[in-house]
Amino acid sequence: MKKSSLYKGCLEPILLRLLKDNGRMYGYQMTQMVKEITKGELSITEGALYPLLHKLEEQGIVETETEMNGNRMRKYYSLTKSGKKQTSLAMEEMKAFMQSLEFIVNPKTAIG
Amino acid sequence: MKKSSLYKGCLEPILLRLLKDNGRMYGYQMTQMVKEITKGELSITEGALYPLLHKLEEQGIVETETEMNGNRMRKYYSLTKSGKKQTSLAMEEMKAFMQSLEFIVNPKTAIG
DNA sequence: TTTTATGCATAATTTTCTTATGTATTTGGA
DNA sequence: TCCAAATACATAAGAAAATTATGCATAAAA
Repeated sequence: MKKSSLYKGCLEPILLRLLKDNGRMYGYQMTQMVKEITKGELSITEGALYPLLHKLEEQGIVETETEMNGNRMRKYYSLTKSGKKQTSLAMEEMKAFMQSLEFIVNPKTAIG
Repeated sequence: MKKSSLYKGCLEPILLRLLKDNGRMYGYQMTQMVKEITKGELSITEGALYPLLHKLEEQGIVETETEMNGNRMRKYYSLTKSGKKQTSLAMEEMKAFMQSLEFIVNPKTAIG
């Protein structure tokens, strides 16, 4: 995460969301997609990304398949069955949190 | 910040927002207001709150007045002139970030 | 009367980043 | 053709920002 470096802790739910939506992705692809979706506002640093992906794999939330693209390696990540459950919970938490932030930042327009 | 402990880094903009809206507040009051506004979803821990308030004071973003309420001390914080400018910037950044999060979490309904 | 709420504060630890570095292949522009 | 940028992974050192655990003290409520 870069650009204002705000809000540590959001990287994990973001990755889970990407995997939930796209099924199977490799690390670099995630960084590019986040840049695209957010119009360059957010960019994930490799130093944050890879260690987190490894942690998620250790925890059994994601599983990997390594493939060669020409001579270059790609390590594809996808959600495990248990990972999908975790992701649903994480998404609910995230939405609740975003709603809370709305209450604080836009007390008038926020719908609750 | 508690309850899911997500999103470190949001505490500072939240406090700035509270001070911007309410003018003058003491620490404990901030914790109670956040609980109220977010319907109990977010609660600020004292270990996070007070050191941050002290940092903001050192940086000249807030200034303090200590008052006695009966026999109990209250330390009131308010934004300095420079703090108000900083707050405006922080609010813009925060909104941009929340918009980015929306793009990721709700790609269909997010308005950009 | 003893717990809960109010009100501040700090220290140790943990979590989660940034920054810097390393390796290696491929593509594109000067 | 050569060098920079992009692609693709990885890890280590350090910083930032929390949590958790204390501590002190007064007031209200059970």
